[in-house]
This record gives sequence, C-alpha cells and structure tokens, in this order.
Amino acid sequence: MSSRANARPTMRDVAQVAGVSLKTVSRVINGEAGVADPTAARVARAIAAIGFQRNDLAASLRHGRSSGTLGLVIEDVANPFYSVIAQAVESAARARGLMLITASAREDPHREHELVAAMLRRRVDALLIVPVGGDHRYVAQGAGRVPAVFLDRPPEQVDADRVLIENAAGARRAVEHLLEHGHERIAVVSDAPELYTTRERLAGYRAGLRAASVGDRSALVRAGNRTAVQAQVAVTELLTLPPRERPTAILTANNRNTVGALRALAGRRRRPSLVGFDDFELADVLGVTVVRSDPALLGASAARLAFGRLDGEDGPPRHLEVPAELVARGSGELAA
Amino acid sequence: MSSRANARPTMRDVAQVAGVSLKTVSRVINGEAGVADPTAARVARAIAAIGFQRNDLAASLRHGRSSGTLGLVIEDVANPFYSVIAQAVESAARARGLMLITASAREDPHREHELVAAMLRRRVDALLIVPVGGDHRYVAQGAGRVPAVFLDRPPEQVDADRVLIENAAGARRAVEHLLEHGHERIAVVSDAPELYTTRERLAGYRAGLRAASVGDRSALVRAGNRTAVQAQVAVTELLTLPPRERPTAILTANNRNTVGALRALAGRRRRPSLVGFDDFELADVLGVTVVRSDPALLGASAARLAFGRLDGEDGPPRHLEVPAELVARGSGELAA
DNA sequence: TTGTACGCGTTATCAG
DNA sequence: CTGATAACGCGTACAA
Repeated sequence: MSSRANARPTMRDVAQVAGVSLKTVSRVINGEAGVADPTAARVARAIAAIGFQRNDLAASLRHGRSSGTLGLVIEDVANPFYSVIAQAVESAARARGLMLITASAREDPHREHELVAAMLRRRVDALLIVPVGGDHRYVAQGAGRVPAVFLDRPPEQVDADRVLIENAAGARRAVEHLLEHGHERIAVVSDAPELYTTRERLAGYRAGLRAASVGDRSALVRAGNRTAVQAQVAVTELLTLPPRERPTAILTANNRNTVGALRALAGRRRRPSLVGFDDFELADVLGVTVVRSDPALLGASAARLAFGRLDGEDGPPRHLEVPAELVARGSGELAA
Repeated sequence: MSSRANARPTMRDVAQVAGVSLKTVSRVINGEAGVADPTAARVARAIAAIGFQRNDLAASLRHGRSSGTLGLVIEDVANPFYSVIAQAVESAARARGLMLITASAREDPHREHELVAAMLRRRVDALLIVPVGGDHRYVAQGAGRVPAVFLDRPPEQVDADRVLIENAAGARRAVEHLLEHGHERIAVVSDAPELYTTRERLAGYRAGLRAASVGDRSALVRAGNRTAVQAQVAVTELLTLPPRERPTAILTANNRNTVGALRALAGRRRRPSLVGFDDFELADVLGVTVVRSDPALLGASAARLAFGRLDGEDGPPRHLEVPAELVARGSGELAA
C-alpha cells in the first residue's frame, strides 16, 4: 500500500509490496549486481504491479553530479534557421542520454538572462546559448558553474567556447559574385545593426566593394529590418529610387530579409539580382542564389564542444567557425 | 566557507556566511515575510558574495507538487509545422512559469514511449504529445499519472484530451475547389497511410469525389511519401502517365509532400492545378493554393487544455478541433 | 522575528 | 546476497 493514497508510488512502496528492503529495490532498478534472481523477480513484479517509475529528480539530487539535461537558449524556435539548430542539438543530446530544455529569448537580453538563470537553477549539465547582447560575464561567474557554449554570435565582455558562421567572408563572397556579373550599385538589406551577425555581414559587404574600388554605397545600406515585413518595405523603397540611384542587385543579410525581399519582388517585371544570406526551403524552386552555411553543423559542433567540457577537457576557450558557400541558382546571376 | 571545495554553494553555505539559520535564508530567497530588514540584507549580501543559486530540483522534490516543467513530444522540431507548435507551446509554458522539455519521436513508436517515460521520470507537470501510433494506454495508466494532451493526432486504444485539425473537411474542401474549376482527374499525394492525418485527409478526398459522383480515382492515390524527395518522385510519375490517365490537378496532403510536388513541377511548361494541405512560408510568393490551419492555435489550445487539468478541471476527455480554410493563390485555380 | 526537527525519494556506506 | 541508516538541498510544521 502507498503511504498516502493517490500519490506516485515510491521505492519504499515497492519494497513493502515485494517484502524486501529499500536498497534491494534500488539495486534491481539500477541493474546492480548482487541480487538473487528470485528476489529480483519479486521486485520486478511489485514494480509492475503498482506502476512505479523512478523519480530522476531525487536521484540526481542524491548523487549530485548530473541532472541529465541540456539547456538551449535560442532566438526563436519558429525560425527555420534556429529550429534546425535545435534539431541537431536534440540529436546530440539524445545520443548522450540527455534531455533538452529549449527556450526562446526573442532578442531580449533581460529575458535571456532570466532563462539562463532558470536553467541553472534547474541544474542543467551544460548550456548552449545564442546570445542576444549585453554583458555575458554572468555565465562565467559563480562557483560550480556549468559549461557554456555560444552559438551563432559571440558572448560579450567575456571569452568563452563558441561556434560562429563565416559571416564576413560569406557576405563578401556574395558581393564579389554580384560584381562579377557586372553589378556596381549593390544594396544590402539587413537585420538590426546591433547584432553581431549583421555587423559582420555588413563589414563583408563593404570589404567586397572596397576591394573592387567601388565607391561609397552607404545610401544603399538598409539595416534594422527585424521582420520580413520590414524588409519588404525596405526593398520596395529601394526599387522606387530614381533609375540612376536604384540598385541593380540586392544582398539580403538573413533569411527573414530574403523572404521580405522575395515578396517585394514578386510580380515585378524587371527584377534586380538577388543573393540571400542563409539557405531556405524552396530556394531551389524559386531559383534564389544564396550564401549557405550549415545550421545543423553549427548546433552539432556546439554540443560537441559542451560535451568535451563535461568530459573534462580543459584549456582555453575554443573558437569554431562553420563555412559559408555561395550556391548559384539564378537570381544572383542576372546581368546588371 | 563551502562544506566541500568547488561545489555549488547551498543554502547552508549562505547561512553560515550570513551568520543566520537555514530557515532564515529560505525565507529571504522565497520572499517570505517576517525577516528583519538588516537580517535580510545580510543574507542577500552573502548570497551575492558566494554566488548562490537555488536548486530547483531539491525544492520541487521537497514540496512534491510541481517540477515546473512541461514535456512536449513532437515528430520533428525541424519541420516548420511542428516548430510553430513548439513555439506556441513554449509561449504558453512561459506565461505559466514552466520550462519546456522538447523531444522528437521521429515516427518511431518505441522512441515515443521512451521519451514519454523519460519525461515522466523527470516529473514533468504535464505532457503534450503528437502520438506516433501503437498503444497509448500507457499514458493513462499508473498511479499519480500526469495530465496528457494529444496534438494533431488522437491517441490509440484510449480516450484522452486532444486537439486535432479539420483534416477530412479541409481535404474535402480542396477537392471541391478543384472540381469547381473543372477538374475530374484529381490525384492525391500523401504521407504514410498509417498516419491518422493521412487517413482522414484521404477520406476527405474520397468523400469530395463521391459527392460529385466522380468515379473511382484509386489509380491517382499515391500514399506513403514520407519525405519531400519521395513526393517529388510520386508527382513526376503522375506527370508521365498517358494523357487521358494523367491528373489535371493534384492535392498534396502535407507540407513535405507539397514541397516535393513543387520541385517536380518546377520548370514544367504545362502544370496541373495544385492545392497543398498545410500553409508554408513563401506559399504566397509561389502562388500556391493551400488548405491552411493554425499550428500555433493547435499548440496553444493543447497547452490550455493541459493547464486546465493542472488547475483541477475534471470531467471527460475534451476533444478540440482547429479549423482549416482554403486560401486561393493561383495554383489551385488553373482550368482543367 | 528567528530557529529546530523532520521529510521529500533516491543513492551510498557499511554492516550483517 | 541483503538491509539499516545517513545524506543530497530544500521547504514545512512547530516551537522559542
């Protein structure tokens, strides 16, 4: 009988039903050696009879070491770029027997901090973070801190394990590609300039133009478009510039901006060339040239770094970079 | 001083540093009344000094009721349909102060069972499940069971709270739409026929044809396409049928099938009409007519049901249905 | 206002 | 092979 009616059965309940001691039940559950077969069978029967299931929280409290969970703080699970990362991290976690706690910070530094704190209180074994901004020293501080790996963007005010994408090089490659096709008035439509990825991609864009001795194009830089709708507006505006200021090519600096640009361009007869940063589903069907990286590799690498730390790998923070390659599909190969 | 070097500081450590008792620290941390201001300040200073963070696992073990987590078992986070669900569930969870544990079952019943078991061992407060198949009585069994809500598909062998989409009605609407545009040879390309959603959508398809007294079209039913690639092959085959057997319209029964169909159709001069079940990003740009439901509403409704049970709502299992509407964008309005 | 004793469900220690 | 007992970090009941 349960100590209290309707409560989840405990090992004590199992022990009582099986007529053995607590420790014997523990042995059977954890598959430890040293239990006579008939005894083990009696315990197993009791477990099945009362529907016992071990309380992992209590177990991990007892031995202190692992809670069996991995924490992932991303920007937004609904964004395909991040959902692929989440998928890769989940696979890695599962391979190691960890469950994944996921939360979206939504570009809010305060919220990010809160989520990290909540995960630490829940004693995650390690943290994977797509940092928003602000000061990240809080992650490195405090006794008994947990391995933390930053994805997609570096932490601020502190050095730590991280996996980034070839942002500047990728953007520069896109610009060079457009230059090769005769474009000189190349516009760029990007997310908020405070974001690391935006800054790097803009830097790559500028470096590409500079290397080709193309003059200042700051009038064609449209940053600050957080949503597809904002990007759509920005592109529409670019298209209504007077002919000799109007860009003949556009670089969209992330997937949401690309989506907005495609909406702005839909149905137009004469379209500018377009290269998007980040690949997306159906880019092949739409014939959109993109700079493609591998979000799944990003997530998997970050997990690998974190697991390495869990396995005792010591040493200075590691910096990994995932390559970005240009995939020509038509939209980026239109003549100027 | 810490009891052990390098260990996470505990409330006992805080108490020692602040020169108060354990209970006083507990009061301060939980914001309970009845602590003199100067005492509270001393405790707060000690907490900051040693970097203490409460162990939520221990706390929830103590008071037994809530672990503060919600479990979500879906098919695949990387699929946009499910990542939107995950996003909605996460928002709902956060609003209630719960963290979300997510895991993908990948159409594997055994894995689903394992994941659910792992979540129960971790004492999630409630479970949201996109069931794969097999017997789901295990969810309803056992003492101290947890509220479980099924999403997108019903559980088998057992009745339980669930939120489904208007599958049959939606598919039927698509067929009627195509019939209105003069089509009679309407093919359907779908996922595995074992899946509930597939079965229902196929039933809706057949019902639509039957109501219009259109003869048997079983030769145009292509089920079993789990991936976009498989769907692409299936559509390509349909397009190479002899002219008088070849479909003039195609219904793709989920988002992956639609993607495959679009790839098969890309670059063809004469395309059949196409209606896809499930909306997707850029469907507007591609001009694809779809049957659209609201995955976010699906997730939010399921969370609401689960929270209702947590709040003590009793009574028989509740069955909710999210509507599906046809959105005409061109591909479904081509003449036969 | 503050402190003591105990218990949550499990694992670890050490005896029998 | 098996079992009594302590301990993990915290909250609750009750006393001081």
